[in-house]
Amino acid sequence: MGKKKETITIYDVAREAGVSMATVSRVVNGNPNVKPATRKKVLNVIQQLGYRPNAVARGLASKKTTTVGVVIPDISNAFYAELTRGIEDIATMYHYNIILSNSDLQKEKELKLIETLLEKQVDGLLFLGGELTEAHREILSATHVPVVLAASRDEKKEMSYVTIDQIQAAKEATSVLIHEGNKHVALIGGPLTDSVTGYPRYLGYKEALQDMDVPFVEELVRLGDYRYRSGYEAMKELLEKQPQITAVFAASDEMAVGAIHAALDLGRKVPEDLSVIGFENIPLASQVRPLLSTVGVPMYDIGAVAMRLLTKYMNDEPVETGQVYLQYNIMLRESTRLKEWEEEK
Amino acid sequence: MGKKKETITIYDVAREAGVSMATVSRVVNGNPNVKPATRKKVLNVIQQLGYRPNAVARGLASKKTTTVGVVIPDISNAFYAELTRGIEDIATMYHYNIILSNSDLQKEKELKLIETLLEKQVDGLLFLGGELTEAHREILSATHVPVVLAASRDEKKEMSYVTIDQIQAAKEATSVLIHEGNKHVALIGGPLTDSVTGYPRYLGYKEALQDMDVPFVEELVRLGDYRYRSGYEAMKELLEKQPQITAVFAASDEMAVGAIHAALDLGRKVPEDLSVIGFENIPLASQVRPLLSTVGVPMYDIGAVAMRLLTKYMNDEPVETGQVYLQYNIMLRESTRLKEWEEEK
DNA sequence: CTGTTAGCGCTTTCAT
DNA sequence: ATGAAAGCGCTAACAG
Repeated sequence: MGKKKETITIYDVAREAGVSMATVSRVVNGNPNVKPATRKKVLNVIQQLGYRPNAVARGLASKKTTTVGVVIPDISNAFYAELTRGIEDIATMYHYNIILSNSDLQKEKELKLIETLLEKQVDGLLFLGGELTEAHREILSATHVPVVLAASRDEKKEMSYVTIDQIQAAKEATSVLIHEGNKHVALIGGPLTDSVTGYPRYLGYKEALQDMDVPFVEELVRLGDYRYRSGYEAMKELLEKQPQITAVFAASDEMAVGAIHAALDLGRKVPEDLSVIGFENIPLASQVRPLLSTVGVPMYDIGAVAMRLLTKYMNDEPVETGQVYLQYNIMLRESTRLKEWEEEK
Repeated sequence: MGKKKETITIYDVAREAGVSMATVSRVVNGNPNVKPATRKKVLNVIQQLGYRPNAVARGLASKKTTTVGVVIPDISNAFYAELTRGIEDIATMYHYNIILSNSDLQKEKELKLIETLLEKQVDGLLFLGGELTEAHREILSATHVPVVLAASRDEKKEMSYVTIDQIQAAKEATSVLIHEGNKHVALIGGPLTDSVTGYPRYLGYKEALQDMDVPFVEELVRLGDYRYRSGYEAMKELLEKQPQITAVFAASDEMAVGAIHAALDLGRKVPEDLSVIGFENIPLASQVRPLLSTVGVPMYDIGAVAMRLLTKYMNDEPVETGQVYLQYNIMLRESTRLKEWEEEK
């Protein structure tokens, strides 16, 4: 039995069903302008022939691919993985597929990925992570493809984004520590060059101290890379050189947990001798002992909302505002002494 | 300044450069059969006009999309996230993009995703997770698109896959516990209906007991869903009803850590009173205290090797074998007493 | 080394 | 309600 043809097309279906390609196209796309009887006949032939629409051809003809590009720093990072889940769920809901690519936060790579995604004619673009360089703005604003940033913001407010108020969140987290009565609150932050996460959380920390008349001490600040190891090292150094500290705000859960373990290794009790609060609320936070107090960031929702916003742009639906701030949530568990917290203002 | 045209095509470049479309196509695709001078001229025009190749059109004409579909259970799961990273890195290396979709291990959803991916004309398919139903085999074997399974296997050996020897790995993990002298070794397994992970690890556990003449006791087996919570619950119940146990093999790191915490809560010391070994070696394993001993699964490599294998199929390169088993690695840390382990045979 | 000419499989007016 | 025909933007023979 020699197979007739490799691929069976809309034309084959049309011929076999005794109708035109246009009609087949209509039934495939659910166009109501088809007589029920005809529709049924066509559907039958499609079934028989095992016809599968070619989305690439459709994309070329219709100029819509129903796929969106997602540029993400690192999918193996729990924070971004959860965010991506939110994106994908909503994408599926609206019948979009996502092309995912890791940028490792490298500007050149990001640019290249965006370029490739655009060549692939994605209907929209979700950009997560780092800040935008001029080159980013250029390429992004030159295209007509809608873009929304997730877990990031655009100081120039030229782009749409969905995120949380990093400064305010960091400020509250630090306030918790001060409210517990700690006079020497350390910070294990992210790189200050990271304007999306590192710097704002540093700012929030400082603002909290200032607001509550606690002197800011340069030596109580250590910077890591958000990873467990760096939190561990930072805490160790802090405890050796600044033994007076009784609390620490870490800019990520991983660093917070690393810090706790360093403290434990040096004989400190958490939270009795040292209060620790993290940031993100990734699963790890509730899978360690003591349970980590942290700033709950709605990762899934950020992804979901960003994707939803993108679908609106793609469908030319009206959008109230392109800059959305989601609510974060101070979660007091076992690594801090305070057990209740009034949302600020 | 009114913009001339929405999209500038290869034709525009050709006209502007005074050559034919074919020539432009050649320089865009790096075809060597172009006189340097011509190439330069064309490149210039491309630059000037800001021409961006349309990958969809190219895909339709060439019947290659340079994108592969990836069906994954859940990207927010650390194990799969890491695996996906391996896939994506290699994909990028070979200039492929990946369309990622979550299946949540639901058969119907998997089928639908595969169908969609095929419509989108992916050049290859990576399928992770569950086992294959007849429907899966049907659709998969009907297409000419190469498929490789990752972190899964095909009992019928009809498909290509890359994974580890689950039974052997589970057997070794259990052996470690027995070698420590434990007489009552419990198992916190995955669903026995899960033929890819749950059942084989259960088998390995049983085989180890049998090989070392330790009686298999039904009551020492509890099943969870691989998540932290279920490990915690299982351990709690185990300790209450079977207080004689001094060791437990958990089929996932999350369950293992949950188990440790349950033990701690019930006043047991790990590993002094209770040895615990997990499976996977996700980051969590080295971010908790005590550090978790576990079966190290080369997640990244499984993804990378699977993707590499797929590229070979896509390029019609010869492939030695489509069934590859990667090495796992018993990692003894702090949740077990034994500190050295000779690789079996 | 370069140009011509068919399509790739489908959507989309425009008629009818 | 249905068909005819013109592309969508590019690749791939085939000539020369």
